[in-house]
Amino acid sequence: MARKTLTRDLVACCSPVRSDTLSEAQAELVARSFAALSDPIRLRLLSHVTSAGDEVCACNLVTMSGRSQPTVSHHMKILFDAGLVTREKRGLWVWYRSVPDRLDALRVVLG
Amino acid sequence: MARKTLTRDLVACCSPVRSDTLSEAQAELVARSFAALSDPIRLRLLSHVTSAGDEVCACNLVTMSGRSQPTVSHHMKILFDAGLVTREKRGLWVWYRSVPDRLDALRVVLG
DNA sequence: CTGGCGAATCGACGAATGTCAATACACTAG
DNA sequence: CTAGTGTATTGACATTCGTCGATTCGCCAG
Repeated sequence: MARKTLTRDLVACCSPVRSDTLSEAQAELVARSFAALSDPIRLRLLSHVTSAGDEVCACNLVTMSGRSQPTVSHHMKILFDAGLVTREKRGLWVWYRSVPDRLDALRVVLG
Repeated sequence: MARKTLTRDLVACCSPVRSDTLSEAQAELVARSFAALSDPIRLRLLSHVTSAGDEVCACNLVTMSGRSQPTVSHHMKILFDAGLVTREKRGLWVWYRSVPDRLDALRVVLG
């Protein structure tokens, strides 16, 4: 292995670079959060819930997004599982609220 | 249409909520950026480039990620297209740098 | 020029994702 | 109880995505 061959190898770039990157587990977790934000319809749904000062009814989200009710339910479940919104059922309707702390956490990851 | 039927309808939830959400075009754009961050390997690659004070050679990324060279090249292209890293070819090697401004922009979107 | 190396692209495959129609579930009004 | 309404789940489908082997492209040493 002590096979020094070309001049290139002596100035090889592959020196041990500092390796304190995200761990695989951390990356997996963070990636799931960003994946929840990687769809334009989910972004608009979340934006709608966040920009509304208060809670928002699910039926509003259906009309606003222009998608079918099952599709919206599916997307809201993804946002819910990611911890970006909370869900509360009162009577027949379901109300969503945003979770600012979660967005703050993601901002920290980015900076 | 003037068909007032049930009591429910009178207290219907679907009132016009403030509609200044993300536009579809904006959402599409932002979603693409977050999509670039929605994969654990890309997050670790970007983290590696970002945490290194200076530029990082592509070969380092291959060894560090444990993926094949074509796969890493594919992921780095996605990060590059998203504007999150720059790419500079010097001689045989390619060097990557992070683009802090881009991450800042995403932070702004989140908060 | 040729030989060799690093990186990008191509081709193919399995896995995950977004979508909606149909259905099931949960709740309320009567 | 039954009827009706809003939401969640299921099933199926087309599309996109992540991955790697094989190949091609660019560059340097000789």
